[in-house]
Amino acid sequence: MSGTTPSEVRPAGILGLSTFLIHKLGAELRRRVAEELVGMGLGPRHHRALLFLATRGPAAQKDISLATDLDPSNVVGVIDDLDRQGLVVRRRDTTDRRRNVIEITDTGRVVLAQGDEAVGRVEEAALRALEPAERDQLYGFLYRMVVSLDLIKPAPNRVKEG
Amino acid sequence: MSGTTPSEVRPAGILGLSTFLIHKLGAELRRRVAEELVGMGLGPRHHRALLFLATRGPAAQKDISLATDLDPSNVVGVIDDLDRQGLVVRRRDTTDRRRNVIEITDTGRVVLAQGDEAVGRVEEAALRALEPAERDQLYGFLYRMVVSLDLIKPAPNRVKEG
DNA sequence: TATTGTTATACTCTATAACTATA
DNA sequence: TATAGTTATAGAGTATAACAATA
Repeated sequence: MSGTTPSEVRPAGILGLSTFLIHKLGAELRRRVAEELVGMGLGPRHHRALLFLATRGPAAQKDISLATDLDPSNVVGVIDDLDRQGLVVRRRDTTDRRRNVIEITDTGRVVLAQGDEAVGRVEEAALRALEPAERDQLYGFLYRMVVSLDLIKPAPNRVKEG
Repeated sequence: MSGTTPSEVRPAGILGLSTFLIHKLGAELRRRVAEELVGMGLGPRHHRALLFLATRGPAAQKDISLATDLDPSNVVGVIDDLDRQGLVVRRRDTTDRRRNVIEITDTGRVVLAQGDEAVGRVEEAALRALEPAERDQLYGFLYRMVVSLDLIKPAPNRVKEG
């Protein structure tokens, strides 16, 4: 039960691959998140876009693409949907008229809060088997993996002074 | 740098969700595995099926479905492909003629070995950021999560006496 | 020339429903 | 009645290429 026992024995075959477990977890989590969000007219990708916009402020579609792991060609439709529901506003950047500036609305923030709760429930269910310290460890491992695979830039700007 | 520091600070927003990191990792790993396997005429699902058959021995399509996270309707095509390439043989179960018995061939084992190497390279790349002990910890966390979400039965039969 | 957004399109993976042949 | 496999189909999610407007 303790973390110091080296007796973590992996089953032979497919279940012994971390890759497979991540695949399986990813698929199940996506399924559950989608199920939780469907009631509020959102898909997982809409929630990701809203969350990004709420955290980072107004952003170009290119930025959304990079941050949310969405192809630029697919960002179009996601923002279309959110725009149609009044959850974001899309306007041309006055200084660079190639760009759209996307901004979350007050309604968008309300819906996002509901979405966050829904996603939080899924995350809580997924992490239920782990103690709080282990959850942080897991997050740290995942974060380092994602960084080492060059999937995100090493660190956001938030720095806590000394 | 050590594992005892509690200063694992999570960024606000989408990057703070383990759910998102798992999604991102899952997508990237699937992409890389697919890329590695394409040269040998396999997809990730074909590799999973072959690996399962090599580990468990001859099995019904239903078993493959349960073990590899494939819908039964999709197992059909995957086994079709493998059969066509001579990597498995499909024959009717003599005692229950509803069932197919799928068995990996010698050629299948050769191709599987190549596939395992390819997947191993991806797994190695993904885990490069973690020390060996941490890799085992990560695997343990993932395994417990998968079990707690009821995605697999708690333990295979391999038990080490004493 | 390069970049942002857009459109059309296609491919993979996943999921559902209806059917067949067996049990 | 229930189960194993099959077929057809539909829906996400993802990815590519070509284009218009703008830089």
